[in-house]
Amino acid sequence: MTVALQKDIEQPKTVKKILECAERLFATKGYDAASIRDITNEAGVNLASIHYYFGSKEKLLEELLKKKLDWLNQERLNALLRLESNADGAPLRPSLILDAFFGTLLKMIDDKKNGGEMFLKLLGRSSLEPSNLIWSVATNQHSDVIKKFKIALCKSLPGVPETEIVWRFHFMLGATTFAISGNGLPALFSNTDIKMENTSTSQKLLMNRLMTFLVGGLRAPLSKNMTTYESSSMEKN
Amino acid sequence: MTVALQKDIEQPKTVKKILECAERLFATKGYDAASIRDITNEAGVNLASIHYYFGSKEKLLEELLKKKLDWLNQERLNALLRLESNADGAPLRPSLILDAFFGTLLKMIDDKKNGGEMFLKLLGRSSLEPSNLIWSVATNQHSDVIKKFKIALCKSLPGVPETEIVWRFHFMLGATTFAISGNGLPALFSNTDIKMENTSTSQKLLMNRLMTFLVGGLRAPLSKNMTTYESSSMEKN
DNA sequence: TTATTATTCAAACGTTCGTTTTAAATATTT
DNA sequence: AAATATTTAAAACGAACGTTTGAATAATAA
Repeated sequence: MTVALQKDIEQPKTVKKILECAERLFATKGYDAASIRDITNEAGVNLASIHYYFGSKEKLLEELLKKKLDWLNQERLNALLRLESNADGAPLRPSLILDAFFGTLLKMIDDKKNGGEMFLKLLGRSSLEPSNLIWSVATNQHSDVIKKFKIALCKSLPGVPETEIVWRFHFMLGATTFAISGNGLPALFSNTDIKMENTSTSQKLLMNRLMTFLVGGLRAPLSKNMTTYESSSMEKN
Repeated sequence: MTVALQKDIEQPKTVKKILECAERLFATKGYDAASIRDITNEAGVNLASIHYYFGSKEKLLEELLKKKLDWLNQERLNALLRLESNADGAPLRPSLILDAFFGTLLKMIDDKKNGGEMFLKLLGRSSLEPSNLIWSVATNQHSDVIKKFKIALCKSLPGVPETEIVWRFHFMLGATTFAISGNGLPALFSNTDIKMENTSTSQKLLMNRLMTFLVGGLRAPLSKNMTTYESSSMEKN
């Protein structure tokens, strides 16, 4: 929950208000549809302040994503290191690794104080947007963290080729993204009472469901085609 | 040139050209960023023709999605009915059901002729967009098809509660969406040669990987929390 | 043919967008 | 207290957007 007792009275309130509103509006309306007039109006600041503090609308989004992703991936790394220091070099159970990576992400939903839920929606949406800003940020700033998780997974699943793990990592990201931005299919079955509520209990339930699914997919036995492909693609590596 | 050997001279060429270009541009640039001037320029038609034939930009997108989704879900339904008629009332193996649903979708990648790949990208992007147009179309037009798949899955997995299956369905959609619009994580590991190519062999590989993952997630054993939740939520149903 | 309808076209409309500019107000330094 | 820098405020800019209009053209029907 990151508390808030520390003196974050450092930077001008204007910047903070812009960041908060931008995060919410980008998440709810999308980057294009959220105009800087929307943002500055809701924030109660001047129209020009976005350009004054951030340079441009796109830079604002970038700074927003960087800031949150920095924090998120640091948390993930901490969680992984904690696990590894407790394991004494032994491979970790896959579910623990997934919990460190995806669980850390999902826990942000409960962080209302810092707009965690909004950030997750923004994250999900940005993942599939053409600009690909998320991936460029991730590539430039956080590839080391992701690589550490990849290595941990490889150690944890010695029978599964690395290529396969990377793909399954990707699939898990997709499932998680949908779980977060989940206005999709479950709402389609309105007769059964599945609608997601933001109570912390239902959050825990969602996380439980998702984790079970992810572990099942990650540990799925390889089909023959995969192993043959893997050995044939080894010529490249 | 779009060839023209078959007699697709049914509807005005203008409409067809608009649909093709709109699909590609919506998919590559996103709905907001793809202007009707972009579309009509690339299509070589007049700016006003979109409003003449479709009424508005949004109606164009809606018609586009409806048309393709109608076709897709009809194919899915056919595949499912084919399976069921071969099974004589016995429950189907989960992998077969998933193949009918997600496999039918993934096979569209190879349909270059009808811009299948572009449609899949558009589909993926639209799934997380705020407008939620995809889900409203699915709810209004195709909920019966999805329901049939849900029922088939429930029959196929008698030990898993319906609520759980719906959620896993949703997770599978997410994984599939990322698999399709896959400019994400795999590209992050540029050292290993994972980049997705559009050869039909790599498509088959992707489908194989994804299917293995989906089946693994779908068949994951329930955790205790889920069963307890399920029985407690039964009071509502 | 002419009359009628359907389609195409160029031009413009009104809005909204991100951005810039200019000046006033506030804070900081000298 | 004066001078300088920083922050806020208001207004305007040019560009791009979706949309509309009205006339020109093509196609069809009588």
